[in-house]
Amino acid sequence: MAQGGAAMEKRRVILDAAVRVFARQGFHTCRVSDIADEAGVAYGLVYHYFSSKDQILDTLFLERWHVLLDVIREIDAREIPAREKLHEIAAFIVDSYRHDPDLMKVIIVEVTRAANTFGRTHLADIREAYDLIAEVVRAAQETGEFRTAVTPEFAALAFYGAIEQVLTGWIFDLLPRGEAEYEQATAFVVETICGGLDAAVGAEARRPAL
Amino acid sequence: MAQGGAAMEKRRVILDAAVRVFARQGFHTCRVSDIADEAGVAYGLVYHYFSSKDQILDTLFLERWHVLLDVIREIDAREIPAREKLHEIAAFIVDSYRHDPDLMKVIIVEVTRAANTFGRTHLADIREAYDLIAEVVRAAQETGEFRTAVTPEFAALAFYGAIEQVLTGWIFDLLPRGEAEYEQATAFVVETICGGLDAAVGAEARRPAL
DNA sequence: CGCCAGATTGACTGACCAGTCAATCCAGAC
DNA sequence: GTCTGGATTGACTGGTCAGTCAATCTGGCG
Repeated sequence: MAQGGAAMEKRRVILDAAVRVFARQGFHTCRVSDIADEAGVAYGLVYHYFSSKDQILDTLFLERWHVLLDVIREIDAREIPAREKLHEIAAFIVDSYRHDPDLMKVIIVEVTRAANTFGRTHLADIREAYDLIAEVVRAAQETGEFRTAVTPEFAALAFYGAIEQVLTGWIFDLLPRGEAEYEQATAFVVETICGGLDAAVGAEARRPAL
Repeated sequence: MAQGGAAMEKRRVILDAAVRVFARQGFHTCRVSDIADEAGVAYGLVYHYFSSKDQILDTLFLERWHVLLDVIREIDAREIPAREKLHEIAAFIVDSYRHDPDLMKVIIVEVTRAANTFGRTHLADIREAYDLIAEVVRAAQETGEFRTAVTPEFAALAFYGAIEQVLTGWIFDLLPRGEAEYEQATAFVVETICGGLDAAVGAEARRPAL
């Protein structure tokens, strides 16, 4: 029943169970015993592999977030238009949700959107993602692909915020889920941020009155 | 003593204290005694005015959120371009943060971004805000002011998500705060969502006359 | 004054739960 | 076969805290 990697496999089992429990009940309202039960493992074993309940969430967040950061760096290095880079980044995040909705829910709800608790702890990592996206925008502004009406930092926040809000829409059941919806969402976020809502023709009629 | 006089004042004192404590420590990690201490009031008095810790947060969220919804409805009713409507809505949310950062922090961190706990409870109210913004976009698409490349629902999510992300930037100390920054943030969010990042042909015409 | 009702107090309780630990299991080494 | 060390177990502890409640205060009123 047990082979060389049995120990690490159990660790994985606990992590995967924790994802399900955190997604279902939330980090603060679940008990460590819930995780142990979900994993089909004794309570104490959780503390054999992790030093605290917090550390389980930290582990889940970090192992996924670093993948995201690496992917963004890799995409940024490609020789493609900035708009396409943003599309690839959006697609990766949406794919992450498609592939493991529970994990993305936990990361977003319990970490990136939780300013008081884990958000504080992982501030530097979260910021790194904004900075990388801002760098994509800045480079595109230098080549003239993007206009300079907005600072790269704001553009990055708006872009990331729009994606996260869409994921939140799925998490909250405010948006329908499905293959078509995932594709559409990716395209729409990029289209909104890059193309804007304004109609190109008749622009003079929309001059602000204030 | 007039019913609603000093009694209601104490209730307010407790609510205001709760805002400060929730903002500082977070809803889950603070104690009811912290709120009582902050308010300069005995522990038991909190339960004279509120039936539970949860109810305090519910009250704080609802009284502010309903103001937001009313303001959006009022703005939508005005006879101004959609782009200006979005600007007014963004400005109101940013002003809410400027006027009471702690309250907005609590509302965003503990309610609108907390899918598992209070977000669930107030789902209908939160959704109402998206729906109202989507309606602004839909109407503008009908008159041709906005193009129809993106559905109103997605545009609303992207717009609201971008604003909330900027507020989160302030909450996390990722963005500098100040009068100039507040004005700029409002303009940039609207510019990003309406104008887009692309330096497309004819972009000059699409840029607003500021 | 004496009475009432609502405001106010803070000690107390009952439940909950993260983390500990001593005991037990088990697989491979020799 | 037995030794060893990590894997595994789950009962237990210690502390925390939401919510209760009986006592006390206060101010209006007849």
